[in-house]
Amino acid sequence: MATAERKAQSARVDATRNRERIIAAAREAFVEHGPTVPLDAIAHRAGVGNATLYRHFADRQELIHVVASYSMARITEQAEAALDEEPDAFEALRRFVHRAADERVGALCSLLFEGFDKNDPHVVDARLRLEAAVTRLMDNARESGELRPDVGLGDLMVAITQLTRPVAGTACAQVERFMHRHLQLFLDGLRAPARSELSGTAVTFEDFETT
Amino acid sequence: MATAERKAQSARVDATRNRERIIAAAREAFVEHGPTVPLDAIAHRAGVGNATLYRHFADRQELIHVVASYSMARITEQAEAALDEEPDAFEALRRFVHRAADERVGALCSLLFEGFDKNDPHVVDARLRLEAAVTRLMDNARESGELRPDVGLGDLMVAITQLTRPVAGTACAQVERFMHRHLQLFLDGLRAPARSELSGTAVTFEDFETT
Amino acid sequence: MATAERKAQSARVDATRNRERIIAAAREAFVEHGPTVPLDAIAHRAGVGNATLYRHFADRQELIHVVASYSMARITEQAEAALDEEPDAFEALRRFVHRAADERVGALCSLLFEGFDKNDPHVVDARLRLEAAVTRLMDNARESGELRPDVGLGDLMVAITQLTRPVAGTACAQVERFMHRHLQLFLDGLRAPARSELSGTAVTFEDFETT
Amino acid sequence: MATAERKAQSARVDATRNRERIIAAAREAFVEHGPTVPLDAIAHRAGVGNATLYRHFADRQELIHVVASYSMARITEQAEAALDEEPDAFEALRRFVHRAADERVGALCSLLFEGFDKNDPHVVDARLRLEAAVTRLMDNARESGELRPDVGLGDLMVAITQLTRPVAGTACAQVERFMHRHLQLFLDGLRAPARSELSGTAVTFEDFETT
DNA sequence: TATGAATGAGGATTCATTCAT
DNA sequence: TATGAATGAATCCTCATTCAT
Repeated sequence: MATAERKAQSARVDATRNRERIIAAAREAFVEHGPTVPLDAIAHRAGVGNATLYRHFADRQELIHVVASYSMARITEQAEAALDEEPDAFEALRRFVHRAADERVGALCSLLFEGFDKNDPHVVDARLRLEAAVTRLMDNARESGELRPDVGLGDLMVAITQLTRPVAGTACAQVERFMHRHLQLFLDGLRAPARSELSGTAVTFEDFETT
Repeated sequence: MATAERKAQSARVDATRNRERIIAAAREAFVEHGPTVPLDAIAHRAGVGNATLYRHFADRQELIHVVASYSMARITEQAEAALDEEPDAFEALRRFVHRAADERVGALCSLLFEGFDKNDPHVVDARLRLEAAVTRLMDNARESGELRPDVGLGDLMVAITQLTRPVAGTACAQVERFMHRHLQLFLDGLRAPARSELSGTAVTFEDFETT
Repeated sequence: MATAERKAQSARVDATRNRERIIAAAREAFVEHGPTVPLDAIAHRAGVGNATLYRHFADRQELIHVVASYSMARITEQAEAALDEEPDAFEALRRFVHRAADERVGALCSLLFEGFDKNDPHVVDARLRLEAAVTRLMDNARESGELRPDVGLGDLMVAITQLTRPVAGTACAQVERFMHRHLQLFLDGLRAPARSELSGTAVTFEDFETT
Repeated sequence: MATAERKAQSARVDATRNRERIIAAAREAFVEHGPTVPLDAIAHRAGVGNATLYRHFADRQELIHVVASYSMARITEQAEAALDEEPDAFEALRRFVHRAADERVGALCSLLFEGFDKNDPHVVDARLRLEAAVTRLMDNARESGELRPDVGLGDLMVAITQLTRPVAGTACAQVERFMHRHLQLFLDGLRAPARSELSGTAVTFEDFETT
């Protein structure tokens, strides 16, 4: 019986490894080539047959869903860690922004939104957690007087998303040279006192979500 | 014969009008649906047959090339107009940035780079003109002490590109609500005195071009 | 202009010929191999590329729809001709049954029902016409005392359908050797006076339709 | 060792049960969805893994073979029972026809023929037995003057097959409402005296087999 | 032996591009 | 020249069958 269990287990171990390889390959492929990269290419990169990919993920949607969920969870962890570990409020915000960038959230946010089931309870939960953490980061920084008051959660999230996306027509590595500089410049623009008046109104997370 | 000539003439006029319709349709379609939008869809939007599109543009590359060149020219004009008309150096820069955004340069820059023949003399010319104008805008602002000295031309161009791209999974109109706010925040971050130290080195236009 | 028109026309003539070739090929292929025959095979049999088939018919449904509609119209014509031309009531019915068989209605009825848009007005019309004609054929025969009274329209239609379907695993030609014999035996069973009592109730056209 | 033996035994018992479950599931699935139903679906319906199905049956052919053989044996039993138990000759024939229908022979005859190894000795035996029994049923009825003399064994078998097949595009249950009525009408047509002249010649079992 | 997983081949469909009128 | 139509290559996805545990 122990043998049988081990057998069952090891079959599962193999499959699990494949699953993770596929997710990793998909993540890279999505970051490099966008959300329409051929699934066969992902399968190939993962070193499995194309049908294996379909065994694990019914369709592109499902794969995107999983990859994006992973990313979102990692970002949320970064936000929570920054809250916990960083005494200075603006520094915590800054740290979160740069760490989120390292997660390639920009590249993956396209996935987060393209054909994401926004009513899936897991997704809703993940969003609420992320929203809560980043809201606290911003509230803290605003209260400490370091963050200009006329910016909202959505402003930050959109800017992170946009500034960390692969530069069009550019090899992937390239964007990493730039994005931290540009996020830093953006963060400098976020600092109080505001150096200009902004058009429109602060973008909230709802705006962001419902885009 | 006079009739034949007139016919030929009017045919040429028609052809020109078709060409421009196609370019306009392509511009809109690229902005709305990205650089992979079906060419048939562009032809349809332009109100011509698909083969007519191919008569004017050998392939997608060529169409992209032309559309992107148009855009680049318009942006260059904006930069030059800002130089000419705006006495305050930083204000000129600011004006250029927002006007470039209105040209949807972000959406179109994906085109600018995807399979662009960078050695085409016309392209080289256009680039040099754009580079010259924006360099002067930045130099002026730097000299007037309003622009932090640690940023380069490429920093600005990449940020404009990224912040004005359509937000992933978002209806096109949505991005216009955001982009001017975010560009403004970025501009605030560009102002002297610098509020932080930037990682890496200033991104030059060469970096930008060779990406 | 005459030339232009002829050109346009002849382009259309070509396309029309292709369309008809595809329909004919589809008809044969459906009869021989059933409704799941590969569309590529139909295209090949029609002597056109696979995409040409898709230009004419958006998907399998549409092709089936057209082929089945053709068939139904032909059968209806047969029913109406039998009504018009055959003085003897049962003979008219008999003639209709055998002619419908020659249309391979059995083979094609699978198509008539598999994924047929029953609410399409054209389909509704065609059905009503067919129903009306066959109802009159049966009413006439019942009134003349030649048709047993305990059978309905649906009984006849289902039996025609079933007895003219390709015999499973059989080359197509084979069924034609049998079907007229078996339809004739069935017709003999339909004659008054009834030689037995039937279970259930007469199958109406509604039963047939809503199956 | 006794334990090992018991294990082996129970393994064999399990295997036999699995085999039978698969056959039953296959029978249902074939009747409901036709001979191309995915084998995985059959395995799932049988509650076994797909590979278990392949352990028992090398491929679809073999499974079809077995299922069809089962069916044929049951029909043969029905024919023999009718011969033994029914004193009236035509009533015996009638009883056989309706019982064969209940075996869903129509649905399964598609299997009987599609890729059946007709030279397999078991198949030959089964056929000979079935042929003998039904021939006697028909001979008896012909001799008693109740069956028209111009019909052959194959006429009957084909008609049973066709009239009991699932009506195209119809839920399975539906056909059972019809088939007994239509078989009865057909049987009425078979009764002597013949009410019409049949085209062609009586279909023999050989015709049927070699189709 | 039984199983879940892996795989490749095949069919449906789309789209860039070419052809014929 | 402008056009509708034709085409083949590429992609998604399914399924029969094999493999490894």
